[in-house]
Amino acid sequence: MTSADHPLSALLRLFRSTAYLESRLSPGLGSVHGLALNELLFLLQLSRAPLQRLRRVDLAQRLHTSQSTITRMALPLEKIGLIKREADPRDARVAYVTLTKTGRTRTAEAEATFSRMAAEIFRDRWSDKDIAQLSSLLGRFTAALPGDLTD
Amino acid sequence: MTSADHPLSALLRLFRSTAYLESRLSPGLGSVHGLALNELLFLLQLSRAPLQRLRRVDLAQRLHTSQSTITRMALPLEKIGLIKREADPRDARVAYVTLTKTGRTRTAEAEATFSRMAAEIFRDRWSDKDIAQLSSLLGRFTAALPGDLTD
DNA sequence: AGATTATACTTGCGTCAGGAAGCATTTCGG
DNA sequence: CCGAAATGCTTCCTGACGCAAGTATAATCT
Repeated sequence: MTSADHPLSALLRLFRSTAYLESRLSPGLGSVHGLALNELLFLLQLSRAPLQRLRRVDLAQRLHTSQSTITRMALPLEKIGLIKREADPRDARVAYVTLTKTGRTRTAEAEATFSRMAAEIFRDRWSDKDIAQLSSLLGRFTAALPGDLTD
Repeated sequence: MTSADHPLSALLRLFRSTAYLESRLSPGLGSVHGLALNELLFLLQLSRAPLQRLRRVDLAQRLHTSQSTITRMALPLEKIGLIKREADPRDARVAYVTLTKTGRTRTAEAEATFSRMAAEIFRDRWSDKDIAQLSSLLGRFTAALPGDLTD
């Protein structure tokens, strides 16, 4: 209602920026490595995980999505050999999602192109300090949660 | 690859924050006013427009979505009387989406609760300056595009 | 130990989203 | 002017997602 409602405007701009950046990045990413943005985020979570593997529940939590989505997303990725299914010897309920060797290289390649695209996004009008500050501020939202993807 | 790849980490955190915040805000918003987050953004665009009305193409562009999505989203909103369809006397192709009187009040109410929820998000660990800075930085992404929703 | 509860995952179903094609209208080029 | 291209919108088709229910295994309670 009042002007300078910063919490509101920050959130509105956050959603707007995301919609904008997704529409801008998705096509390029998909065409280069055959991966959707969500799939790359999926794989990046694995690549950051201790043994390049995670339980499906944890993956769901880190990606802020549902378990069923994880199940469905894993299917094609397993079919093309980027991930594989692994059992837990101590608990027969869990089915780890594990990055394969091919998966590791493909993820690294896709991450590299994504990083280039990211740099391109910021190329104009952004100083290194601005970018670092933005990253730092955004990091606060999920600081307490596992799965931050920063190196 | 290298550490402190700020463009990359800024974008990753942006997507992650959005996923987190959507999952946190959507249920509450929907239960209070019966509007999904996307629908509120839809209505807010109209409330900020010159005559509380926009062409469907422009709405699609501002929301970074497709025209078909606008068509589909407009149906239920029109059915419950928040928006209405208006013709352009000079161009028979366009069908304006216009906010009704009920739509204006409902939008204002939903915006108020959304603003409260936004404030709640930032309540801990965020100074006013931090929030303003985040908002300002995010504003850069879409600064050149029409449809910024800041008052 | 046996029964209840909790956890991990999958499947079925309904909803929502985008791309391509289709239709109507306007604009452009000669 | 008249045909061709462009624009605005809708419809059809398909894919992605979440929720609730179902199954299997593990943990807990008495």
